[in-house]
Order: sequence, then structure tokens, then C-alpha cells
Amino acid sequence: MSGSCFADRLEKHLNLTERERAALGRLEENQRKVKRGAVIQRANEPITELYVLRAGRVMSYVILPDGSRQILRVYFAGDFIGSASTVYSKSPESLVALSDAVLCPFDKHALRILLEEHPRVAALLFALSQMERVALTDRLASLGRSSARARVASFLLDIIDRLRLMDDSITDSFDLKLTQEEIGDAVGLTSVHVNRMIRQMEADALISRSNGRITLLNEKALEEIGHYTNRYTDLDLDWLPDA
Amino acid sequence: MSGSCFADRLEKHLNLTERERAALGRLEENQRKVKRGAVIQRANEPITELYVLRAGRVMSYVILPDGSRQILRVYFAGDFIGSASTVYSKSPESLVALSDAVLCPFDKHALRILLEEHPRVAALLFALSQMERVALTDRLASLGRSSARARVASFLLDIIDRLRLMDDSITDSFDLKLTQEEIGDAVGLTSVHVNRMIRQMEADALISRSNGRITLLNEKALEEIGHYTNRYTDLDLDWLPDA
DNA sequence: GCGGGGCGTTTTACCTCCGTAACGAAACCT
DNA sequence: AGGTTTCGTTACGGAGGTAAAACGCCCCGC
Repeated sequence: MSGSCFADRLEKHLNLTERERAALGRLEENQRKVKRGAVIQRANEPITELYVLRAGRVMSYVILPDGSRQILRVYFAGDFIGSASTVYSKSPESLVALSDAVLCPFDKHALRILLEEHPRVAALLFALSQMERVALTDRLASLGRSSARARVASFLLDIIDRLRLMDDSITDSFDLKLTQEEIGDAVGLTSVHVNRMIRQMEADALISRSNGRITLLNEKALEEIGHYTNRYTDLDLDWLPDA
Repeated sequence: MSGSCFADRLEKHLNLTERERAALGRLEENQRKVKRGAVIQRANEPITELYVLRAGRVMSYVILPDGSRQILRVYFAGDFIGSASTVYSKSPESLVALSDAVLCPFDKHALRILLEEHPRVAALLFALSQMERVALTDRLASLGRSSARARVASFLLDIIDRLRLMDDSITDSFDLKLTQEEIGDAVGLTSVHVNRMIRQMEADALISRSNGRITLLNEKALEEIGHYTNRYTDLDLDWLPDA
């Protein structure tokens, strides 16, 4: 245990050296607690900070001119958030805490120093951003080319697999911590229709629910319905620089 | 002119040193010409190569189990393609040439060496992948939350702005080089409905067409219809390491 | 303990945007 | 010229959106 949850996250993919762990730990020197619902970053406002999410959940979203919202991504402990902001002077997205959360803010310049002094970490960050890219293209295919039922199914599977990545104790159930309206805003549906799909899936014995907790009763079937592929197996990071 | 179109592309954002340009040029030592329609990479097949697209156009897409296709991205000269493959042993997407094209293939390990020896280029690659991330989230919002008309409008604007980035001579017209079916597969519509939208936009004097060439007659209006924001203005790359 | 108030879920009725299927015309190979 | 691809157009149907109300639940204040 290094004390840096970002390092812990990276070590899911690659063993870090002491020096690298220490450098990553320095990103998390500052901590900020935020309450559920707190706005961490507002779209179109200037930004200089990035964050490592130490605990809790966060979502990123945009609001279109007509008022509708698209949730872009849900983040969990260990995730590197606001990274899109590295390139823009104004934030392209809003960040809001979905639960009470602990953030470790750091400056763009701290990122620069990290990239300069730790080429292997730089390569790993590049690799991570490619994984996120693929996660986004999977969702793009989901929104563009599959039915409401399929979108909800693959969304649930994606969330549980990402939770599993950091928490081995999870088997087939998890706390979603999203309203049906939020699910809809994530997968491009109305809350009414999300509700229809969820109750249908419950009736079909694909999932069950009790006070916010979702249990996947037939994950195989859900994968088929959602055209889902778990991208966290089958990684190839051997090409990364040696320690 | 460095002889490396990838270097040219990167220099749109940052001035490179001689050494950096030379290193990038080495990625383009091998060239491969492909014909329109050629499959460069097939989804789910093993991959070790990445490419810099030197000339022509390429698209990436996935085919869902039901046979439908989602086009993920269209690439132009100077783009770095197949980068998602850096992380996976099997390709998550297919790559097909939309026109006769020239590719410069190189190995994952060449990328490693580049990242190790040129931290500033590594940082720039990280930055570029963040830009692509934002481009994808913009499309996600488009597919998830806007109408067919809006999707087509923003798609056209995105393409012309990316062409403009590399070719200053472009003002208000461009060759799309996509069939209406392909446009549909990119924005999540059927070719029938794409056709409806395009003819409607033509009737509304928003665009005009003559043999495959599209002219944007009222870009302001199109931006409003498509909820479009040009992300290529307003970049902040000052935090990147000094030369 | 009881009565709101607020939020999320569930349900209904209705409607519309976009998909489906099909076909003819035009354009494009070779 | 003849096939093949792409575009244009139609009629129809259905998946999902809209609007509205009722329902449950938790919190809070009195």
C-alpha cells in the first residue's frame, strides 16, 4: 500500500518502482473533501487543476444549449479526472460528485514534471488514456447503434466491471448510486424509458433490485443483449519501458 | 518542411526541435500505399503496428453482432491512427481506407523509444489523445442528446474544421468522400434519414452540393443547429515542457 | 406522532421522429 | 452496354419521447 490510490490503480497494470510511487504520491499531497452534489468543475470556466479521485464517485457531463444533459463518464476511486482540461484553457465538461468524495487536486505543471522525470509513467498515462478512448468508442457504438435495452444492459455491465477492477470483493451486485434520470442522461434515453427497460429486465429475471443496489442475475445474457465486451481483459502493456 | 507529416501536424500546436523532428521522421521511414476500400486493420485480430496517416483518408469502425456498423472516427493526413491498439493485443476496431492513402506503419516498440527519449513529445502525444477524447465526448453528446438534423450538421462542421487545421486553403467547401450510408453509420442514423436531413438542409439553403462536394452556405446557422463548438481554438499547451 | 415537502419511481395516454422495406433513377465503373 | 453502387422517394410502422399525475419514501419541523 503506497498511500497513493492513483499508484494503486496504475499498479493494476504495471509494477511501479519506489521512485515512481513516490512521485505519484506527491500528486496527492493535497486533499479536498466534497459533498455529494458538489460541483468540482463547471464547463466553460477556466481551469488549471486536475484531480485524482481518492474516494467516492464523480461524473462528468455537458449541458447542450436546449438544456439536455449528456453524462460522459462516471469515475471511481483511483481514476484520473479532468484530464481533458490539460489541453484547454476552459473546461470542456462539468464535474460533479455523485457521492461524498475525496479529491487530490494538482496543477498542470505537476503533471509536466511527472511526465518529464518519469517516462515510464508518461507511457502508462498515455496507455490509460487510450483505454478510456476505447471505453468511449464502445459507448459511442452503443448510443449510435443499439436499442434502449442494449444500452442500459451494457451500461450496467461497464460499471460493475470497473468497480471490480478496484474491488475484488464484488461479485454480482453493486450500488449504482444513480437515479434513473441520470442513467438516461448517460445512455441517451429519458428516465421514463429507462424505467421501462429496468422493470422489463427485472421481469425477465436479468437483474434484481433492492434499495438502490443492483444484482446481475444473468450476466451472460446481459452481455449478449448489450453487445458488451469487457475490455479490461486482454490488455498488452509489455511494450512499456522497463523499470 | 520536415518530411514527416506527423511532425507537421504536431507543429500546429508546438515548435519542435531538430532532434524531435528527426525522431518523428524515423517513424515514417516505411511507407505503404493502400487503395480505397483496403482494410488496414480488422477488429479482433492481433496487432503490433501503429500508423501515421501520410495522405488520404481512413475511417475506424466496429461492427456489432447484429451486423450494424458504427463509424468511430474519420482520419486525415497527419493523424496518428490505430493508437487504441497500443493497449490491446487484439484490435478493438477496424481501419479502412476511404480513399487511396499512404500509411507509415511502425512498431509499438518504436513508440516506446520515442516516449522514453523525448518527454516533450510524450507530453504532446498525451495532449493529442486528450483532444481526441474531447472530440469523442462531443460526438457522444451529439448521438445521445440531439436530433438527426443536429447530428448531421455537427458532423459536417467537425470534418471541415479538421480539414482546415491542415489545409489553410479551405474556406467553405470540401469533399466529403463519404456515402450517405457512411454518414449514417457515423452519426447513428439510417441512410434514408440522412438523405432526408441533407435535402432538407439544402432546401433551407444551409448547404449546397455538386458531385460529392459540399459547400456550407450558412456556417453560423449550422453551428447553432448542431450545438457545435470548435475545440481547436482555445487550446492551452503552455504547460508542456520547454524545448 | 403527524403532516407536509421534496425527490425518485412508476404508470398512463398520446404522439412523433426515425427506421423499415421497397423501388426507380442516376451515377459510376470496366 | 450492362452491372453495381449510390441517391432519391414513398408508405407504413414502431421504438422511444412528452406530459402529467400518482405513488412511495425519507427527512424535517412542529
